[in-house]
Amino acid sequence: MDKIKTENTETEILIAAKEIFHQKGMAGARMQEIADKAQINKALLHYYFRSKQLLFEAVFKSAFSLLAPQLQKVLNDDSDLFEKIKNFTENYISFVIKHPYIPNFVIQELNTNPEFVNKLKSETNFPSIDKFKLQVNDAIKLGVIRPIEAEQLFINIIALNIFPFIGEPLLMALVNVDKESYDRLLENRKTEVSKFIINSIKI
Amino acid sequence: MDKIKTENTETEILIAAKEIFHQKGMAGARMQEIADKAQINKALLHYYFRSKQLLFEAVFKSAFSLLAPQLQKVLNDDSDLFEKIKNFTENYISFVIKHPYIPNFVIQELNTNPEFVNKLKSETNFPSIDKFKLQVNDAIKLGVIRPIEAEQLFINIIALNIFPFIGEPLLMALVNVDKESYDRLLENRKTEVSKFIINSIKI
DNA sequence: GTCTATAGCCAGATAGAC
DNA sequence: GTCTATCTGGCTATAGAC
Repeated sequence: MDKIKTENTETEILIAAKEIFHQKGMAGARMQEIADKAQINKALLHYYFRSKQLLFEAVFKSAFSLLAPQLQKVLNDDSDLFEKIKNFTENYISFVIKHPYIPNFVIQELNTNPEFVNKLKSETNFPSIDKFKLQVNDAIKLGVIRPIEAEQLFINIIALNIFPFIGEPLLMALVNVDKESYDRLLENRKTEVSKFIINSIKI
Repeated sequence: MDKIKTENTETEILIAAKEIFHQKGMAGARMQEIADKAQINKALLHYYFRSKQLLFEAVFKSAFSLLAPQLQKVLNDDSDLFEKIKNFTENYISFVIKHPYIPNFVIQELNTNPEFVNKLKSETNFPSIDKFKLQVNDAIKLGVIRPIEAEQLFINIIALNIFPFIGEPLLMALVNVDKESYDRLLENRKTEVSKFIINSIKI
């Protein structure tokens, strides 16, 4: 059956491409390496995706479509603010332990190619901060949390959760621990980060 | 005078190379582009630095030697813990506003090449966390701050300060503001971040 | 759909004149 | 020290057989 064979090959290519692009980025990746990893030849890559650029975009969109729902959880979930921070922190860290290269990949490629954001905004379900803003401002009015700009709080939540993965090699060296101990630190952050945030804003 | 001319050219090359490498990374940078920016030809790049790799390493070490003293300020400064957090936050954000590409560059290249850390540890004055750890543990014993692992606190401080610059394109899109407003947010973080941290740990 | 072979280009590096 | 010209290798992409 041709159909099945096609789908398999295409999937194999995407799996291999993800791995290489996530590790080396657009500029550092080689089509040959992707072909080797997918156990096919270079010509097939072009047969299925036409160019390196298009293959890259497929991988990028796929990575972003995994990351976006994670961010949605802070921004558009209905739960109470403290619950939300707790859940997000725990879920997000589990998510990244499972897909370690995604956040760095997305952020890195957006840095070299900031116009890509526009494509994402129009073509994907791009998260919006509006609801989170209302929620934070309500909590401030109700005297549940100290005054803080919703944007700053959001940046803080994201920073505390994402950065330890992006900065891993640097942080590991600075904190002076091996990979195993660092992983234990990250595991602890599933609860430590939300405590840290809530301690800071709770009245 | 040959000597002076040499030093000028070498400096020009380094300035140009920094700009290109910081923006595009090792894999994305082109020797031709560096030569153009330095207003010389490719051959001279090789005359002074022998290879792209060596030129890159010169740029990388120079970037790290600017970043390291900033980190030293959290780790090895003699001031009181709260003062230290305040000063670091304010200084660090000013530093990055001045050298916007450095943290991302260092972190990114360490990610693609984690063994580089060893070179840095042996060849540069690499910051150590030991003193900071003692200071945090003392503050906990004295009842000045809530119990927290020094490593986690350190990671939090670095994350809150560095990430907003590394994740700028993504955060700008999520927070849904233009560059000008985002810069205002960053400027406010000079004081907001230390308040956020101190609120969280202070008893 | 999948392969081998190769076109065509571009990048890093060097030779050699000045 | 600085330049032009060129080598050499590697990379994306395509042609064409099966």
